[in-house]
Parts: sequence; structure tokens; C-alpha cells
Amino acid sequence: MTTKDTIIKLASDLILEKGFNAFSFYDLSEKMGIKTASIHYHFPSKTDLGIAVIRQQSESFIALQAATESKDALSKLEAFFSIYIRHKSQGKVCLVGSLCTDLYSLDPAIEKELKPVVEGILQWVTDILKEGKRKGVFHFSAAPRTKALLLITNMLGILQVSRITGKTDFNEVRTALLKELKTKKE
Amino acid sequence: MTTKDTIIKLASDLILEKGFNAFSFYDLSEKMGIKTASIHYHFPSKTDLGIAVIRQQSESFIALQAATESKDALSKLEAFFSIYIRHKSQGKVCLVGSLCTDLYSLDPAIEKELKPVVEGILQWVTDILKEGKRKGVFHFSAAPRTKALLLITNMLGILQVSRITGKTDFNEVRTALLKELKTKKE
DNA sequence: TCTTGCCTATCTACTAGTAGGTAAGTATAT
DNA sequence: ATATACTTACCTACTAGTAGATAGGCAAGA
Repeated sequence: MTTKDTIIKLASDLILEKGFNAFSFYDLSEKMGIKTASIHYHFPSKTDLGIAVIRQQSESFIALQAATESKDALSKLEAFFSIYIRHKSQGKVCLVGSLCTDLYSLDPAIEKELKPVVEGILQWVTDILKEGKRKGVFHFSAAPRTKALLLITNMLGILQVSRITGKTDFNEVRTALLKELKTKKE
Repeated sequence: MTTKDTIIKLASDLILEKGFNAFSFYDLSEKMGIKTASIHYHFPSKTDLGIAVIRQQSESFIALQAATESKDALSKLEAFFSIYIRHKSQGKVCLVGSLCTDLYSLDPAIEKELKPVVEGILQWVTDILKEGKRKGVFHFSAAPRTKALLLITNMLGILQVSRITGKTDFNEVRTALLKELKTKKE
């Protein structure tokens, strides 16, 4: 892994663990054994680094999307959930949640970079739900996009709230969501 | 309103708007026309101020709970939602969401103060759901506490996500949640 | 009714530390 | 010899927090 990639990885970890405003170039420099000025060589500003983190996360989302393209709707949804499972196991929140709470304290370029990513994720989940409903494996009454918003906010929210209420609540919520989606109504 | 109360109010606003780590005593001092040292007189440390903000929010939660005690379950749930509606109208996120994303960068005293508040809210919503189900006005299959977690994370999450996807998504989600709860299944 | 003295709330002035960022120089590898 | 990746050394701005002074209000005692 190149230095640049290592910086992105560590910055990403810190953003998801402590928030964008709570990590510094010094934190990174200590962990990497290089000077803060060297990080500035790769990323002129903290905003640039933030943007790189968003892009990297976006790419890994798109890769997951591509990798599960030919699978069934349930597998796709489980793949989507797997991202949050991994985050939870490390005590992290998700990038969207972390950046959105700090959004109005950040450079507008961050918001600009984040927006298409969020819209992409929302579209992906919406499509998964539509497909699942069409094939009769998912059952829900709200509009697919609305239902996608509900699922996303549940996962995003429980990553945060379960830091307080306890880790087991994460699985409680995830399981309930899957069960509810699979249950036929009326 | 006393100076102390004004500080709490403004600090609260800033935390919900920009996050705990993005506001400073200087921000408050500028808005109030007093010096930072004067704020330190009322709140020795930033953590002390954070704790005061949590206590104030907790009290207003408890007051709302008390004020709606004799009402029906639907009214209670709408009262619960009204908190988020007010926050959304001001572009804010909720205190729990804001503090949880930054939690691991904050003084442990913050977590200690926040925990019973979150548990209180969760208990309140759980009780509302139980009552609604018993009286036949709410319909859901998950355990009441789990369903409460789902509702809370939906509201907490949509406050954050709709900063990016657009304000209207907040109402979309809120309306869908109420409709789904009121709809009888099977 | 003075006066003494404490309490509250603020100020000025300061500290030590950290933040993000820059400029100029160095070693290395192609 | 040029680009890459880094260093040293620095700057400016801001952070939370402290010390000591001040001015007004209140209350008890001579």
C-alpha cells in the first residue's frame, strides 16, 4: 500500500471513529512515523484529504455493487448490510453519518463530494428493494425510495445509538429489518 | 433568561448545527458580547458545558413526556416526532446523533451523562408503542423496544441524511412511519 | 447609618498547546 | 536532471484554560 493510500485509510478510520473535526494531521503523522508536512505533500489541505476519503469509500461501494450485480435481491441487501456490520465490529459509525453531523462546519467542497455518493447509495438500495418486491421476496408498502431511506437511516442511526445502548442492539435492529422485509402482509 | 441559560442555549444550538468539536468558547463569547473567561466562570470546562446542555435537553424531554402523559398513544408519538420536526426546521440534527458520532473523541463524562438520557428516551418510545399496540392503534410485529430503536434511528438518521438529500425527505420518512404504524397487517 | 466584607459576574492579560499550512532544502530513483 | 517523497524549520491562528483585578450588590455588625 502506498503512503497516500495509508493516509486515506488512517484518516478514514479516524473520521469514522472520532469525527472529522477530532482528528489532525499530527494524529496521522504519529501513527505513520512521518511528519505532518509530508502529509501535506500528498494532500495540500485537510479538505483534500476528506474528499479523498469520500472517493475511496464511494469506490468500495461501487465495487460491492458490481460484485453482487448478478445475485438475488436478498444477497444484495445482505451485502449492503455487511458494510455496517464491519463498521460496527470496529466501533465505527458510517461516513455519511459522521460527515453529515459535522457538515455545516466543513468546507462546502465536502458536501459537494458527498452528495452524489449518498444519492448513489440511495439509488442502489432503492433498486434492490424494487427488484425484491418484483420477485416477491420483499414485502413493503411505502415507496421504494422511501423504504430505502428508512433502511439506510436505521443502519446509520443504530451504528451511532448502539455506542450508548450496547452493541447487541445493532444485530437486533438488523435482524428485525430483514425479518420484516421478508414477511408477507395483508 | 440568565447568562448561564443563554450560554447553554447557544452551545446547544452550535452542537446541533456544527458538532461539539466545531464550536469554541470564542464563538459563544462573540455571540453574547462577553469574554471567554466569563463563560469559564459559569462552566469551568467545555465538558461541564456539554453536560449542562445534555441535562437541559433531558429536562425538556421529561417535560414533554409529562405534558402528554394523559394523552393517547398517537398523540404521544406525534409529540415525540415534534422534537425532530423542530430540529429539522432549523437545519439541526439531534443531540444524541451529534454527540454519538463524536463520542470517542469526548471526555468520558459526556458519555456517562448521555447514557441515561438515551435509555430514558428509548423507554418512553417503547412504552408509547406498547400502549398503542394494546389499544389497537399501532400495528407492528417486532419487539416494542426493537421497534422503538427503529423509529428513533429513523428520525435521528433522516435529520442527518436529509441535509444532503433534501429537506422534503424528512417529511416523507415521518409520514411513512406513521402510516405504517397505523396500518393493520395479516 | 456607616462600614466591613463577602459574593457574583465580569474584565484584562496571559499561558501552553495544537491546529492547518508553507517554504526551502535533501535524498533517492529513474 | 528531473520528479518523487520526504525533512527541517517555521508561521499564523486558534484552542481551552488560568490568574488577578474590578465593580456592583447585599447583608451583618458596630
